[in-house]
Amino acid sequence: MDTRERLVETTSKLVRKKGYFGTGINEILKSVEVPKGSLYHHFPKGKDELIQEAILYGGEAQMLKYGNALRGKGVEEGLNAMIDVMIEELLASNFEDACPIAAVALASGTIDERIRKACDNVFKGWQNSLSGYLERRGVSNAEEKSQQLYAMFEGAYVLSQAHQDVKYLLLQKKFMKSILEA
Amino acid sequence: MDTRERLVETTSKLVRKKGYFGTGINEILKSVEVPKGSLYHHFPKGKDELIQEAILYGGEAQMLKYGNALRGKGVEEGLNAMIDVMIEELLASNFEDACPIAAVALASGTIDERIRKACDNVFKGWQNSLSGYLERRGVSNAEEKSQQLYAMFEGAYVLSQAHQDVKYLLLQKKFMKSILEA
DNA sequence: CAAAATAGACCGACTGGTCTGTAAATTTTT
DNA sequence: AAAAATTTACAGACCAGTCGGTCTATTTTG
Repeated sequence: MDTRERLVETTSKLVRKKGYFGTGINEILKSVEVPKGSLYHHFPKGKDELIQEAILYGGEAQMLKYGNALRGKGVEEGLNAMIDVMIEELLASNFEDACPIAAVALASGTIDERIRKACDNVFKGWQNSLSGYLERRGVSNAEEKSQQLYAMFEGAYVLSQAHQDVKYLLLQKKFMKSILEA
Repeated sequence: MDTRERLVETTSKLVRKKGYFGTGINEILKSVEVPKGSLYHHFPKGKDELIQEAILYGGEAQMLKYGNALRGKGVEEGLNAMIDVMIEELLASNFEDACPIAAVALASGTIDERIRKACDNVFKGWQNSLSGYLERRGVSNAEEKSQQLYAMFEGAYVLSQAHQDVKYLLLQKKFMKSILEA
């Protein structure tokens, strides 16, 4: 794995735990064991450029996880598996890993606009992917329902992390039926 | 308004825009026009103590807003008014103001545990308040439904902010019925 | 007077970023 | 193919500025 890729991956991990401002480049450098010159060689525009790429990288990785969970399953079964992915991530990280995008998106209004756009695009990708999934399985009004399900899952993720209790995510398994049948 | 209170209020505002790490004490001091000595007189333990108080303050202020929106209205009407409060806040701040608690809670796993507890308590207060509201209006299974509604609203807030589009919040007005009737 | 509050100079640590330099690759020229 | 020139990548000392925090001195209040 080359230097550039390791920088992006590690940044993605750190950003998830501490957000944009909480993740310093010196910390990244120390973690990857790479000198400063290398970072600014690969990312001439510095921190913003690196984090933007890390967001896209992390978002894509997450989408793959969700895609694997959904693949080849019925609607409810697939969505349940997707929620299980979130639950496992919270537990595995001792509730330190936030949703990789939300961790930055919440402060995005005060950061470089391109970073907000990157968050926006990742969210849109997730939602489109889910929308297609629902549609292929004959769910009516798939576009709107996928938006609603994402809002629910996102909120449950945030609350479960803050409370250090996965009950909010588990609750989604119960209430998703009401949305799908609406 | 005395110094201490102004410090807490301003910190609450700044934290909402930039989170825990993004809000520096020098910036707070400059904004409130107060010298450092005053801050450390009122908050001997420094930044953590100040932010912890700002979280509680901001959370309470938000609860009052929601309470006013709900008061004396029927279930759906009240919840719609509550969503309107969120929408107005996003628009008024040009999508810069996040949910005051989520802005910190997402990184809380890496900060002082007391700050996470403060976030936790505010969230619990909101949810209990909503739970009572639903119960008084004869909604069945009020506890669980209030948890679900909060998860939905929280997620819609995050997504609407990230996309700079209030459609996710508006969508809640449509789907809340499915939850209430479940 | 004493206590509370204000005031800000000052501290070491750390911030993101620049700069100069070296060592391999890769390409160009002969 | 060998030599020369150029580009890519790695390396880290160094910079001004800011971080959160301490400390002492002064002013205000009761």
